Amino acid sequence: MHSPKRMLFLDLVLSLFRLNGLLISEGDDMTEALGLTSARWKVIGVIALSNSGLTVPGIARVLGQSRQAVQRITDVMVTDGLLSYQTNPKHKRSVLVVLTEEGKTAYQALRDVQDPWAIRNTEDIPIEDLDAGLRLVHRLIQKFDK
Amino acid sequence: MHSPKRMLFLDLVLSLFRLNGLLISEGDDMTEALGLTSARWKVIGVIALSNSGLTVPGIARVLGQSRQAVQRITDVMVTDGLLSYQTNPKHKRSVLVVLTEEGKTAYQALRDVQDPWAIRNTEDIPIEDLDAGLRLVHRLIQKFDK
DNA sequence: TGTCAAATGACAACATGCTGACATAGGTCG
DNA sequence: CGACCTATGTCAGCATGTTGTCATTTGACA
Repeated sequence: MHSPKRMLFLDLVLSLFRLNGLLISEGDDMTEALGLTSARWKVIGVIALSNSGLTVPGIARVLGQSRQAVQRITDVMVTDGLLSYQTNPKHKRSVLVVLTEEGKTAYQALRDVQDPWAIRNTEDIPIEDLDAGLRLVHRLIQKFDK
Repeated sequence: MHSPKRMLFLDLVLSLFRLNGLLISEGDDMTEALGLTSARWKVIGVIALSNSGLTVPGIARVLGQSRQAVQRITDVMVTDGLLSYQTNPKHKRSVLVVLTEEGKTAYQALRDVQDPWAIRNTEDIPIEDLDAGLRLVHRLIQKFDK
């Protein structure tokens, strides 16, 4: 009836919801002084990891969000000077989103607070545990991502 | 510089964001026919697990959300007949939120789709992996939950 | 008992996300 | 070339979440 595996899994799912909220809260606190929010450093991070810029729907696919949600964020960030739109040789309408100098500075500042935070919070966790957890998460993502 | 542990952790965090979105999407698809949404089955689940009802701030604490967000959801769910407010002998203003008969029916229907889903998605995952993952998640929650 | 900090309800403003709908651009195939 | 499907931009409406503010209730403590 109440198989331990099922209970474990449901507990895991509920705990993941909780952890997700806590992580966003951590990130917001950490980047508050930089004028960033969770929605923004996610976008900055994705663009920084790409070499030649990404289109809005491309960013949305990486983040697993709707293109409309990403579009709104990038529009505001362009207004704020963190991003700029660049003509896309591959597509007449779908421009490339790139980091401005200000955006690159923000990314560096993000790294400067994020790295110590990551190190600080993994001090007492064996790397094998992190690796196993990551593999489980990837396995679940693959299962649910169609 | 780029310690493997730090990279592992940041990868884990980004993957958790992605997984969180996928899980909510899964849940929404699963409960669509029941007229529920992720915000609602989270609340129903929390109340169902408590014996004598919970206050709105109590639900918020369990879910790790603001009491205002929970208050709005419960207000709508009371209007829709899933929940009802009950006088709280312990507190003059802070009422208890309980499931109505309709709410209990909804919870049962939720269980009826959630259980097979949980079993289906853990078939090929060893219970030890789930357990280890859950322990890691709990460890991180404890670290970030002040 | 009286006082005061914490908890709660209520309301407002706002950020972030979703879906739907429609027009246009790109790409495939007869 | 023309027809058609897909991808994209754009706008709208809505759900969900946050923070801030203020009044009221609780509860702890001098």
